[in-house]
Amino acid sequence: MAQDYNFFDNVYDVVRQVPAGRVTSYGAIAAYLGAKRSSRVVGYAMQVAGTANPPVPAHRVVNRQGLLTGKFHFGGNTMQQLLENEGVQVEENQVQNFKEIFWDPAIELAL
DNA sequence: GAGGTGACGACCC
DNA sequence: TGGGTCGCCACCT
Repeated sequence: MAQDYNFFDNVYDVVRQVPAGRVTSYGAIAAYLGAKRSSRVVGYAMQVAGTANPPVPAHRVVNRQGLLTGKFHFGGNTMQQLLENEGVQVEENQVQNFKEIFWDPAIELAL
């Protein structure tokens, strides 16, 4: 009741903290939540992220390889356009300099 | 009500 | 070193 803060909602909270021009991975979020094996759930969360309120910048979330796996779910090249609009270089559906712009919640949100 | 699927990732053989 | 399988939580049929 009150607020069923599930793993799902927790994912949204982390993704919303991802700054523009930076990207993160499903596993990084899952690992930050203490469930790196639940990376799949993170991906599913991104699917419903479009229906979440407030909307979650799912376009900043890519897989471990930096590939825009969810690009097709956005509908066309929307995901790539959004990333490039933020200054992220995308080539062949893959984020360039991925390790450089990689935003790790386990580190950035480390307190 | 139960089973299967899914934007992934890690572990096992 | 590489391929295959399991796991995890939520949503859909």
